[in-house]
Amino acid sequence: MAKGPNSLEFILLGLLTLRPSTGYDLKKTMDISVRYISPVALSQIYPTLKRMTQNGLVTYRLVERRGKTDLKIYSITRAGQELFLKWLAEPHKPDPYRFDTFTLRFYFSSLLDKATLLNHIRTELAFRQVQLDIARNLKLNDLGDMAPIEELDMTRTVKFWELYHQYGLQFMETYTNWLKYIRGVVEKGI
Amino acid sequence: MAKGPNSLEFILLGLLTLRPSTGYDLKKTMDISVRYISPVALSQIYPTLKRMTQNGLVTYRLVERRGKTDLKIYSITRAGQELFLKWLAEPHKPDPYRFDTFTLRFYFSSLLDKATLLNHIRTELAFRQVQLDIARNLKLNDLGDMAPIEELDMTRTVKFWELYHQYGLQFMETYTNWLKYIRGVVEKGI
DNA sequence: TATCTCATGTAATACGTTACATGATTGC
DNA sequence: GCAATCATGTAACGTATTACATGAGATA
Repeated sequence: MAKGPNSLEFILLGLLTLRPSTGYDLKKTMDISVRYISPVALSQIYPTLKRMTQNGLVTYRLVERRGKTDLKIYSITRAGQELFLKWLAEPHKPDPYRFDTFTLRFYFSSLLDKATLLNHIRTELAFRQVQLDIARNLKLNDLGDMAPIEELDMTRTVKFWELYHQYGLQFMETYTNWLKYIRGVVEKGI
Repeated sequence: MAKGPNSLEFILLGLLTLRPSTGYDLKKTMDISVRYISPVALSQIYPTLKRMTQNGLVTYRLVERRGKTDLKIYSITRAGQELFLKWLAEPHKPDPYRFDTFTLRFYFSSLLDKATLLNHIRTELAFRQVQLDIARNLKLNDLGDMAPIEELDMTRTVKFWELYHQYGLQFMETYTNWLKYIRGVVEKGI
């Protein structure tokens, strides 16, 4: 998703595929689902929807309410729909530094056929397994060899770094295990 | 770390506490340690070091080399050192959306006394346990109740959301388990 | 000969957060 | 009466990424 729409636009298109909503509603939905860990700000949603409207990916209709602010009910356009489904299906390119390019796609994968989805999962899994191997073989001790300032106990410092490194490894392991799990689920037919 | 220096400045100060280095070296060190999963760009390091120099947190001395670009060997100033140690020790405030405000601090915690460090770990752990409970009780089915467009199989869609949700939960579990683990290690004496 | 590593940076752009601004309704 | 929720947004700022620019020495 390097070029063109960013991940928020992707989420918005995905959610608007399911049902028309206001910006406010979209945020609420995200808060309890896709973005429940890291909520998005409304002040980011509104300009994004505006830009997407200008780009013809979404439209809205105004609903007047006595005394209150008008509602803007957004829905996805045919162009937006096509773009979204194209992204969903297009060959997956794992991003070394981020998992969410995959997980986000997976989130909306009920719109995808089984074969394409399995390809995505396998591509991502293969990549993460290689990455995990590399991380496992990272020699932290090399760092301990660097000359530090005199007063410092470098052996002890490196112990902290190792614990930190374990944290990173455990994350990657958790992720690859989850990938294997969903691969199984999808293979059996979801 | 909302105000003042951001996490990159924090890392830079931490690494420069250990030994003077060039911007290039700092990147290399980060690549195989603190930032091995998500490398930082050199084009971000150089301006950051420049800004930190202006703010009196670091200084550099030039080392000329025949034909090649001059080296800028950065080291931390007394002011930078004080600021860094103050941050390390100051009461930990968990950030709901990011783990790295804690993990980064932990990375440099060999410079911290046991009692303060244990406080940090316990604060973070308590917070994450509450957060994990909330996430576990999130009712995804509520989402399934929303009226989708007609053609959509909402039951199937929700299954994907549940799998996605499991991914988030597993991350949080892995993290809290790691926190318990390091708490044990630190309690026993590292 | 060509690519990689070393070593420095700037400029433009994209992305995200915080603060600010407004105002009605609902629940405690 | 006060806070939270609903509902819209703008402006300023901070952070991060990508592209651009330069050039030597080492390695394949």
